[in-house]
Amino acid sequence: MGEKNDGLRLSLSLGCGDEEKQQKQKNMNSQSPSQPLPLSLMRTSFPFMQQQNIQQQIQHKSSFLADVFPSSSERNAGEPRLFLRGIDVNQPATVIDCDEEVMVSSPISTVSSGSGKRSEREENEADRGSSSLEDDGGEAVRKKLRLSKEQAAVLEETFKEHNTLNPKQKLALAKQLNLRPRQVEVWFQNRRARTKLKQTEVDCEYLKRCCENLTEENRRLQKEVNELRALKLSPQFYMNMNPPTTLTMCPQCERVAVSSSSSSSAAASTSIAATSSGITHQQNTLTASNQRSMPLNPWTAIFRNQSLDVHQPRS
DNA sequence: GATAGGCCAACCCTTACATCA
DNA sequence: GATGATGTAAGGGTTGGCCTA
Repeated sequence: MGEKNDGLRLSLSLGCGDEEKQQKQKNMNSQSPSQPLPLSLMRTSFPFMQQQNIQQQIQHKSSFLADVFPSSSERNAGEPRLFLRGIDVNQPATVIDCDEEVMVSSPISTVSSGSGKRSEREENEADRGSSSLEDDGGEAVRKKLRLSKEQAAVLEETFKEHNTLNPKQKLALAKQLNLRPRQVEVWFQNRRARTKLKQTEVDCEYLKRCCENLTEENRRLQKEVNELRALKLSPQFYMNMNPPTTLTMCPQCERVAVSSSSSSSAAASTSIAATSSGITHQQNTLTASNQRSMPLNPWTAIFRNQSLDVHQPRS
């Protein structure tokens, strides 16, 4: 369930909120692991996963994924099978009876407390057992569990395949990693948030570039308008121009048109030029919009379409 | 069939802690 | 060693869909 394709949502939501809902519903109902990975996720890089030891874990994990997320048809129909492969299931999992879920504390994850390097703490605290809340002198202190690199790598790899988990997958993954289901859930949630943030930054950059392009285009058009105005005001403009015999108005677009083919001036409006050549309204529209080569920019394309709409026959 | 209430999963915002420069 | 920036695990509130009475 959930907000799927987080990454693309921002850009897509510029025009399609329904799609988001549909996607949400789809995920909610099926949690199909075979759904395509959002582009944004595919773009995401995971540099730390290049480390060699992590890669070994990943190889381990691939068999795990085959179990929990069976491929193709098996995925959809299958219950996540129990598995004994992957990360260190031999470590005893401490069952903590303090939630509606079976809370399995992680002997792998690190409870970071105080100062000191991570590796040292891992050694010191690995056999301590862990809970997110420890009683420190009668006062509950929130200790932060730090997931091990191996756990993070497996979670990351899983996330690359499915950015959401259904409850069974969550449980299986939690068991696999000796984590509480809640931890897996939170990790995925935070991971989705990070992905979304990254994609938002990318989208922001893109919109900034669009804005710059439009500003430049606007500046250019303003300059052109000024030049045309100056040309129009100059006496030579009238000297080179045959006076129009009659002015007519297009009944559909209500633009003034010259009925005689007289104007050869560059200053004449596109509409005038087009209509004076005797072409149809639609042709006029197209001609007008094609007069100037437009930048290859989706936003300007949108605006161009808008101008075409404005020019449509009125009902 | 319509509706209210409970449950659940996901999201968002925020906090607290860990780590690093 | 102190400190600020950054990363991230986790808490709590909200929302929307589903199910059931």
